[in-house]
Amino acid sequence: MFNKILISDDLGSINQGVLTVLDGLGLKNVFEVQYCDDAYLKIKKAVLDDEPFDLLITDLSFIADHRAQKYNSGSELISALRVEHPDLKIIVYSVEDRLQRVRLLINEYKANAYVCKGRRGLIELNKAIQAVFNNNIYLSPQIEHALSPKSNLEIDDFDIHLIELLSQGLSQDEISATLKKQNLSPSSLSTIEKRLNKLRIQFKANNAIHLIAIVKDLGLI
Amino acid sequence: MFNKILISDDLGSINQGVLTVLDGLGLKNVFEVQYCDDAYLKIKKAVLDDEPFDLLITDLSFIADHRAQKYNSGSELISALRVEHPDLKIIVYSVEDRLQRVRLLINEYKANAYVCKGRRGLIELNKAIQAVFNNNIYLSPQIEHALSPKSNLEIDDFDIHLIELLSQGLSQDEISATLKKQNLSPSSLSTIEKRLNKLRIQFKANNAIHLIAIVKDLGLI
DNA sequence: TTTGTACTTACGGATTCCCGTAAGGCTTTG
DNA sequence: CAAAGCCTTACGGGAATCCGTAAGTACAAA
Repeated sequence: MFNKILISDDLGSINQGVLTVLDGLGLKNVFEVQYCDDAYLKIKKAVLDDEPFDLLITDLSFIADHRAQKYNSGSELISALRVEHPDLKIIVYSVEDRLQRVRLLINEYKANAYVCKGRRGLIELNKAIQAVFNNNIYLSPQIEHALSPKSNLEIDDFDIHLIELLSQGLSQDEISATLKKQNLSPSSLSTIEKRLNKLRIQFKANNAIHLIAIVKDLGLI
Repeated sequence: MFNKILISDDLGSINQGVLTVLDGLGLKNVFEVQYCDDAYLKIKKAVLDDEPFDLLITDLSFIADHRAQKYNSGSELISALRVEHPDLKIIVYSVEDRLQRVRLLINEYKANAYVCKGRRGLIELNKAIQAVFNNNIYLSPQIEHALSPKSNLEIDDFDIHLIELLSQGLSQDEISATLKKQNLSPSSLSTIEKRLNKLRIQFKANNAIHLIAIVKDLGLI
């Protein structure tokens, strides 16, 4: 298991919960900081001392105070660390649950896990630690689908509505007019084109006809 | 039931079978002719005598012989009669089973029934007489679907193949290329367009997308 | 406040589809 | 045999689509 762990979170009380989880996993060599800059420096120094951290658990948002910081958010910290320490495992532990944020951190910044703070946050953090130790990526269930476009969950009601109108034989122009009449937004022809194009890509459809055939087969409509 | 019936068929032997059926239905006042002109004249005269026929059972093709005729086929006879005697019930009794012919006679010439001569022809004729008497239209089972475009039966394997290729996301151009590669005929872009257009009309689809949605719902593909 | 990011909207072109017209081939009808 | 009807194929114009670019807007982050 991990033998040197750093926790970065500006709220001491939450840190306490994380410490409990780590303790439950038998992890003893745990340090904590409340500023991103401190985390960065501590990690750098540990490398120089030849006693590097092998896991970082960090929040994303840090409330600014009197101390001027180089890194103001967990995102910046991760971004900087990832370049210099590709082997360091990083678990994001945040209340933020927007898919787009998750995608950015996992795909771009190469975080190893994303756990949402919540009622079951600590339980999920426990799973995340074990998964990351086994070189897997872990995501909280509520944002699990963030990465897989093959999942239906990224398709919202508007997409379904669009597809239904399309399957009823309406042209994109007519769909636009229909939406305008119903005071639904967005309604421009341009956006409709874009959304349908996105759906075509997601479902690997060659054209609108193919798209309808696929979603019919999937039972989406 | 009908009280005055005329049978028009150039083959006396077949007439005999029809007479048997009518006899079985308890219909006695039956006359027969072997030329269309005779049928026409007999019907006109009966009207003048104030003893009109109320049912005509006629073949379509009459072999030409030495007698010059004004009406050379059952179709012409029916066409002429229908204008002048809208109340006369007409049952077509023919070996011809082409759907197009059926449609023409029923829809345009307003025949009341179309029975195909065949192994079960007389049985069907029996049903036809009763149906027509009840002001219904009767069609032999094998041509029953001639009128309803909603029926699947007029759609052949080629149509299905076309629709399947279309639903797989191929453009009409690509479908053409595919068929050519498989040495299937027809394969020209033009014909593919025409066939798909025909299908769109049959299924009352606004466009190709709508068509696919409809045939998917019908379970054709 | 400024910046950044995502979303909506607009526009231009290349392609595809839709639809009518028409010519040539093949079979059926008269 | 000639005429008529149906099918296949070809061509062209107008509509709808696909696709990239870009400007305007709204909202959150720095």
